[in-house]
Amino acid sequence: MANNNLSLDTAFYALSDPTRRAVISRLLRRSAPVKELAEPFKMGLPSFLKHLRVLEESGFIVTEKIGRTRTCRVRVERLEEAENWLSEQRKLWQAATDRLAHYVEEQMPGDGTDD
Amino acid sequence: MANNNLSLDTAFYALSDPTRRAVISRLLRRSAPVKELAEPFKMGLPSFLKHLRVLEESGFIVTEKIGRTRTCRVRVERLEEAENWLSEQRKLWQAATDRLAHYVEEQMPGDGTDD
DNA sequence: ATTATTGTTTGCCATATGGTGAACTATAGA
DNA sequence: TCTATAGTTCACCATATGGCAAACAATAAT
Repeated sequence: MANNNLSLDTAFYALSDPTRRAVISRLLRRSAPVKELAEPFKMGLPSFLKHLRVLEESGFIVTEKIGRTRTCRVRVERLEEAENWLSEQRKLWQAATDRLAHYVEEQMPGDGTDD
Repeated sequence: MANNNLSLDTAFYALSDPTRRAVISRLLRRSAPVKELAEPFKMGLPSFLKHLRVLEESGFIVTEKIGRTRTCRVRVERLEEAENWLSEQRKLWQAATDRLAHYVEEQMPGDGTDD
């Protein structure tokens, strides 16, 4: 229903950072606590937490704190939403391309090798 | 070969803005000059040009100036690159899901309806 | 030759982003 | 209880972003 656009804004924005993409990749293989997730990166925990929050607010991950560790897991649906926008755009383009092909075919039945 | 990561950074970043996504959508139907592209938006031309530059530098559009008008067209390859990253991630996830399914199946041959 | 149109450049501004270190909380372990 | 661990919060900073108005091309159009 609601503001799907906003959701796309935050989704693509979240994906625009290599740290955040790496976290998603990592979590797709297996859920993990914050510290383990943060290890591969040379930034401090507070910075890393900001990235996690971006991922969570954009809906890419969900977290749950048990005891003193917070476990993160990915929400694949969000990946699919972003993917869907892109594939829909491609459909638009394909439709336009088909129209163009039709047009070209009608205009020049002989040869189309011109640039 | 080269820095595909940087390219993903800029690609997703470019897609994170509604104005820029709208421009891409528009251009997928038909190429257009700057002024025509800018019309639907209430911002000034200079601001709009910044968006166009982001789109051009991220490889989503190509522009050519003829006379006093600059025509913009979309580069679909870039859309596909972004889409590919997402679909590859989904493959990772699917592989992990399959492994989990295997595991569950081996552990409980009776019923798998548990969460 | 004027004038209108189309785009571009230049400063400027408020806010967001991504990082830091340091202090703090809360749980687990010895 | 004391201490180490895992995460969180806070104040701060430099830079990037996205908008603006205004001045400036450069090319049509009259």
